[in-house]
Amino acid sequence: MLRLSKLTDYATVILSFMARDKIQVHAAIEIAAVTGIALPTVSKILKSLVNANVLISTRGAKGGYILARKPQQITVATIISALEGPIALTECSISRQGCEQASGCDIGGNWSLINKTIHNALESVTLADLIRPVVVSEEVLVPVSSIYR
Amino acid sequence: MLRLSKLTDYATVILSFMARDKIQVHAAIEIAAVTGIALPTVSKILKSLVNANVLISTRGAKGGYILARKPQQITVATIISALEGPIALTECSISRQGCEQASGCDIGGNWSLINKTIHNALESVTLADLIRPVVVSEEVLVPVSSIYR
DNA sequence: ATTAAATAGGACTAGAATAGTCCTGAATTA
DNA sequence: TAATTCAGGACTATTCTAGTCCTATTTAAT
Repeated sequence: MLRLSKLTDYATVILSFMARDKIQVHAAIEIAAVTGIALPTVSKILKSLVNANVLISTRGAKGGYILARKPQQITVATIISALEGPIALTECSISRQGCEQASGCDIGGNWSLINKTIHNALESVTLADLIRPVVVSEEVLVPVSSIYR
Repeated sequence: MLRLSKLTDYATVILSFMARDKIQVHAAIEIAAVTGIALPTVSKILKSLVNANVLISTRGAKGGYILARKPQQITVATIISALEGPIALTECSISRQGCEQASGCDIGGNWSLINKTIHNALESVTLADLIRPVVVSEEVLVPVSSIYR
């Protein structure tokens, strides 16, 4: 099902809370309480987000986490890759090494186009968009086919 | 890394071979030999593709598999969902039940927009595109941001 | 200084999902 | 009737994910 890990899902929930809330600094334990996610898990996620420069941490009493950038500048692609590594659908899109599909596989290049497309889609949606109230317009279409034809 | 399963990857390799080859009917054992994928695994994949109406099978001696439609009419989205079920990034995009992120999660609607976008991207690329020689144009951009702004 | 609050980093475990195999049955051709 | 080939499902082993926990480090307050 082209799955995103649970942790990434949690991350968007956590970041949405942080972006919505007026208060700047949030301790891990506070975030755990608000979101209902267990503290150790929250900590783990927050650490990953710090490493990806999405959050800035402060240690010690009164410490905690704040957004490193404005919500408009934090993309969904960034969030995903913070928790799951590079966004790619297939192994060989990341590195060609180890792909031993000797004879059959000539489609690497095409996969990488699809990957770029999806990456770009995720890159164009930000945290600010995620916390925006949804106004659904059903007929939004993105013609990726133009890449090929 | 927003991963696609290995089996799905194999499926594209198998289908690419079948689409490229002039001969219509291919037995599982033959496909295994050409692609270098183990026979039981190939069989498993082919069965899934038959169930998804991507392939048609014929039993008995001289039996085998053929494409159910023209390569132009088989989308990447179809191939992926044949092997992995519905394309969605998060659980709650498939069903809202069981999402107990009581307080924190107000972003379901927005995720579903992203899902639609990606689904649409995958829907617009066909098997025919996959077997086409790649002509890379680096600056292809798909403005999903227009969905929100 | 000392204590309490908070993150950093990494090791570890249990459970779930995936990949892969195998077996038995059914259909078709020669 | 025998050989070939797919159908369906059970099964196993390995990998991955989610989640927990421990120790060290940093900072603020008293």
